Amino acid sequence: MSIRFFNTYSRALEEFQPRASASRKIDMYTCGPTVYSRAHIGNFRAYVFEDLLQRHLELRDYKVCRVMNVTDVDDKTIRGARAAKIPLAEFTAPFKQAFFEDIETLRIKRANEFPAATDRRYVDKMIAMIGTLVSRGLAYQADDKSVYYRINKFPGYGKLAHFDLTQLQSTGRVKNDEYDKEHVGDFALWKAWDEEDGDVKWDSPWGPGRPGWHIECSAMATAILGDQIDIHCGGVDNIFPHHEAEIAQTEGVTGKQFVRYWLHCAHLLVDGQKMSKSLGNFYTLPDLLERGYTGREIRYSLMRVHYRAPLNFTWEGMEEARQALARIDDWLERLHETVAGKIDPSKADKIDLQPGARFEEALDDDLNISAALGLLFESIRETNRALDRNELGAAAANAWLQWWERIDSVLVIQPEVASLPAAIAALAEARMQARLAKDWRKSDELRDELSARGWEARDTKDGQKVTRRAGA
RNA sequence: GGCGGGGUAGCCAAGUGGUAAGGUCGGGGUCUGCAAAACCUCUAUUCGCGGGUUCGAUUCCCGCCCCCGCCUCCA
Repeated sequence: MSIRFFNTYSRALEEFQPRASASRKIDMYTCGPTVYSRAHIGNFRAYVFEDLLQRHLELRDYKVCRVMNVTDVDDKTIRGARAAKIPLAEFTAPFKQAFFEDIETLRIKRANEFPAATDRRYVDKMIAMIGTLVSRGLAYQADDKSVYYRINKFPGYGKLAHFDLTQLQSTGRVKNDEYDKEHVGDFALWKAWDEEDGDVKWDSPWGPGRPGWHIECSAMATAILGDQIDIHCGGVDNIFPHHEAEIAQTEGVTGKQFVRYWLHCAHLLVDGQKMSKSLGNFYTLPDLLERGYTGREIRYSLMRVHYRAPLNFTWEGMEEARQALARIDDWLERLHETVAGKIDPSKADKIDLQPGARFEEALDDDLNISAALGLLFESIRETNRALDRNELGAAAANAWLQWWERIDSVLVIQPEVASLPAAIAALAEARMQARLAKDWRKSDELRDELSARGWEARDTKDGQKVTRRAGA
């Protein structure tokens, strides 16, 4: 069965056919963070989705080259640097670092490249592209010295967002003080320097200034990946104007189709509402870590809803994620013990219960993660039942663990192996002695003590098991 | 007003023209010194509402309602 994705451009489910079918190489560009503050969990929902996408394509033997830009110059970063009275680069550096820490916490695979908008190489490329657009009449310098894209000259403008240009209305979200533009929809390619920008400026044929936001992605994508790429991702709010502008800029320069598949991730809501600082429902990764949730628990909770459906973030949802992961952890532990022969080495496989390919087939279908996880949990119940009945032996358990390794290359929710600290091992040993002596009171006290230290003691028919408590 | 996404059990959520996966929570049971885990079992005669097509619709068509987003620099 083929891989299918919902392409924003066509608003239809399409069979995935990358350009280089023989080499199985895929070029993927994903819009990254603007480093003016710490990224919030809504941002990370998109990045986790992109990670899932990349990892699933790799599971399907594609070689993915992914680029994620870092926007380190724009109105907000400049404003922040001015407010802090420090140079722009000094202002953005800690947010860049925080971003990389956060993606590591969420087990997001690092992109091959993280180009920065202020990199001289890319600024030059942006200036070159703008020059081409101007020479072709697709852009013009206005009286305010800024250079704008002449959207009426690009026939395809509006096709991604499915907007009719005559219907564009101002929401007043952006201050509309650009009276020099020919059309309200014309967007800035090059922003002329003004006093507010301080020393943030580059020389250009149009005078000192800085690049517009949209051109940076066009320049960095084509500089690193070439004129055409297979997949471009982002949040739904990037469809317009950002990605629409990228198409106009890039295709205006190259004359070739820029992107084959546009994939956009729906928003994350918090308690049914848009996240905002004024509502007090604005969370960053450190906020959740402080509440005791782990990176993989957050990853799971951000991943478990299909990317095109809105995801409502709640603490109840975090608890659910924790419990679901604990179920997986216990299952893995059981399989490992079965493989190691700890439970009963004489056991043979009595039933034919083998993993299948349905998990990855579910992901082939526009990353249907809910269906895929449903299959995982069904498999867990079936294998647990067989283990309960002593019908599943080491060979089958091993096959299931290998299957797990395969699907976890996409999910990446494997528990960390926590070794038993000496003090915990001593408590566990003491409790085992108490149980042998049938000193239940002491045994229960020791269990409580272990629990208080974040460890859980469970008595099985094969003896006591001590594991790290969920979330601890 | 234009353009999208969504409305399935307490909560999260998959899905199909033929009668509702899975997770989580809660009740009961097996096991256990007690727990835990696991397993068994119960919890939507029903899929936002109203029509239509059909032998049959949650699934297709029409109309309506609600939520969320975008409509010029927010993932």
